[in-house]
Amino acid sequence: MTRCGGVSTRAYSVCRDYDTLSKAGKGVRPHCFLLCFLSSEDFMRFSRMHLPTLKEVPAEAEVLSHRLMLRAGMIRRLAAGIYSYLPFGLMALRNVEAIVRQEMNLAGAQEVLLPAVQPAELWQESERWDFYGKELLRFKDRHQRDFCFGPTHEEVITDLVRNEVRSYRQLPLNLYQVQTKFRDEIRPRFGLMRGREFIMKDAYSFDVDDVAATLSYQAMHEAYSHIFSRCGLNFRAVEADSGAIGGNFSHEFVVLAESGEDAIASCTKCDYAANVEKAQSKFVPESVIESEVELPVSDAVATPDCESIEDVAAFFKVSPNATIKSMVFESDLGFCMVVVPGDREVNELKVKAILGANWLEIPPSARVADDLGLPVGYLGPLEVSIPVLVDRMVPHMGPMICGANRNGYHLHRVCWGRDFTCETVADLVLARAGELCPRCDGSLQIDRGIEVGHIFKLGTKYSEKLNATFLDHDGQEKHMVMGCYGIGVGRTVAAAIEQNHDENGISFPYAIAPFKVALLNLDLKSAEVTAFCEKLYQEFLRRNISILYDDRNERPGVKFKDADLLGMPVRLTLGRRGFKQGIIEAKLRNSTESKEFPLDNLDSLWSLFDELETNDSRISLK
RNA sequence: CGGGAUGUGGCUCAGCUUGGUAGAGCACUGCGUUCGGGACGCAGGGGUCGGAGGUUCAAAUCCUCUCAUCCCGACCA
Repeated sequence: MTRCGGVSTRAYSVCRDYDTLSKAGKGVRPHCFLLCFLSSEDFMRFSRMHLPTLKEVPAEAEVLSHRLMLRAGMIRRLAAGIYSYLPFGLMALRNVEAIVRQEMNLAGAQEVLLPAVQPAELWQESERWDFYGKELLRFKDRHQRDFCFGPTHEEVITDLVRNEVRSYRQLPLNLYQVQTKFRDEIRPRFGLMRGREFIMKDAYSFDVDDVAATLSYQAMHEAYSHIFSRCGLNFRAVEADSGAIGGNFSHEFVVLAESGEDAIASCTKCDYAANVEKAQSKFVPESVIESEVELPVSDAVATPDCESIEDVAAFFKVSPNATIKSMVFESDLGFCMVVVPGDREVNELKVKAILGANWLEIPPSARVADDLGLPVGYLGPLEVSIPVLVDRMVPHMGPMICGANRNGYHLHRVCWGRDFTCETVADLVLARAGELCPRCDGSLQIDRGIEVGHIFKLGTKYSEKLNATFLDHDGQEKHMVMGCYGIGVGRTVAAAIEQNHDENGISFPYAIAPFKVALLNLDLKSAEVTAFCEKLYQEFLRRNISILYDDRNERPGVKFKDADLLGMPVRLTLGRRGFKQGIIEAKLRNSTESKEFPLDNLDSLWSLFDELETNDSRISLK
C-alpha cells in the first residue's frame, strides 16, 4: 500500500470509527487525509455513493456533454450558468486538476491561492473597472466600498508581486492557482461549457525582458500541450485574439468538437492554425471584366423590401458576390462604414485592429438613421460623410450593386476608383474554408472546437499600469514583462465528454475517469460470487486503482446501463454463470469486444491495468 | 439587450382551447415473484399547479403584472 504512508487499507477500514481508533491508543488521531481515505472504501460501492443517475434527460439540457453530465450525476444546476459538482463530477474535475498541477509544477510554476473578492481600487488602477463592462460582477460591502468578484486575477497577482519582488535575482517567477471565477456572461449556456461561475487554473509569469518572457510563454505552451494530451483530448493550439485580457500575442488550445462555440482555421499543408477571428488568408486578385466598366453608374433603382443581400441579389438576378455589403459600425473613435463583398462576413476584430479602437459595435438602426441620416438596409459607400473602410477584395470586383443611401433604392454598375474610393483598403472579412494559407500554398479548412486553454503574452501592460518594477543587474529600474495562462478546468471535463461518448453514455479517457473500472456483481444472492467480488474490490483498493463496485440490489440490465452511462474505461462483470466456469468478463468501454480472465489467476488482468495506466487510454484487449 | 418558448410531486410530461374533486410514467417506501442489457404484481407516501394581483359562486385553466429557465441573434448590406 503506497497511499497511506505504508499503512494498509485493510488496517484502516476495520477501524472505521473514532472510537475504535482512539481505543487503539498510541495517540492515533484520524487526521483529514486518512479520514478521506477511510470513507473512500465505502463510497466506491455504488450502494453507498451519492451517484444519482437519470434515465431521462432534464429539460434544461440541449448539448450532449451537458445532458450526459446531468444524467451521470456529475453536476446539478443552481441558477443560470451556476452549477454544483456532485461526487462523481468532482472526481473528474480533481483528476484534471491533478494533471494540471503536475504539469504546471514541472514547468516551474508555483501554486498560490488568491482572493476571489477584489477591491475596486485595483481595477481602477489598471483602468479595467470601466473597461471590463457588465461581465464584471460588482457589489458593495457594508461600508459602501466597491468590490468585484474576480473574473481573472492580473490585478491581484501584479499587486502581490510588485510588493514582494525588487530584484532581477527574484525573476523569473510564475505563480498559478486553481480557483472559482465569476464572469457575468450575457448568455450562459451548455452547462459547464459557458457558465458564469467556473473553475479556472490561471497562471501569471513575470520576467526581466521580452526574451525571457518568450521563454516563459513557450514553457507554458509546452505544458498545456502535455496537459491536454494527457487528458486524452484531440486538440489544436491556434493563434488567437487577446480580447479583454490585453497583450499582443496569444494562443488558444481548442478541443475539436462539432458543438464547439469557436471556429478555427487551419492549413491542410503546414502547421498554421488560427481562430477564424484572427485567421489571415492569402489574396490573389482576379481581373476586372473590362467591357462593362465602360457603362456609367445607374440611377437609383427602386428595390422595395430588398433589405438583405439575398433579396437584392435575387432582385437584380445576380449572385451575392456581385453586390457589396455596407455596414455602419460605431467605436470609441466615432462612426465608420465597412464595405465587403456581399457574400462575405465582416470580421469585427480585424476592423477594430485597423481602426485602433478600444471597442466596436453595431449601433441600432435607429441611431444610424437619426444621427447619420442613413437608411439601414440601403447603405452604400457613395457620398457618405463618415470614414469608409473597404475590404481588399472590393477594388477587384468590377461593376457592383450597392445601396443608394435612400430608403428602397439601390445602385448598380458601381465601380471602384471611378464611383467611390477610400484611404483604407485592408483584409476585413472572416476567413473561409478553401482560401489560401497565408504561410504556404496549402488551403484553409474550418473546424469547430471548444476553447479549453488560452495563453497570452501581456508585455508590460499591467506592470506599467500598476507600476510593478524591479532593479535590473545594471541598476536600472524596469517594468516586469508578464504573461498569463488560463485553463477552464470544468470546461475541459465537458470537452472530454463532448469528444468521448456514444449513444449509451460517456466513455472517459483513462486519465480523467473518476473510476478506472466498474465491477458489476450480477448475483448478490450468491454468497460465493459476492465473496469473490468483495475480495477483488479490496484488491483494487490495495492496488490503488479507483473502482466503482456495483453492489446494488438491482437487475443486471440496470447495472449495465449505468456502467455505460458513467463511462468507466473498463467493465468487469461477474455472475453465477461466469463463476461456475471460473471466469470473469472484462470489456473496454470504447470497444465492443470482451475478454475473459480466469478467476484463479488474474495476473493478465493486472497487466492490462498497468498498460492502461501507462498508455492512459486507447488500447485493445488483444 | 432584442426575439421565441417553457414553468404542474425528485425526473419526463398530460390536463388549459370549452373554469367545476389535480393526473400518468419513471423514481421513492413495504410485501411477494423475478434476476447476464433500464422486470412484474399488490399496497403506500409525496404537489402552495413559479409568484402576486384581478375576474368569477368557483381558477392549474381566463386577464394583468412579475420572477425564473431554455433556445436563437449580437450581420443593417
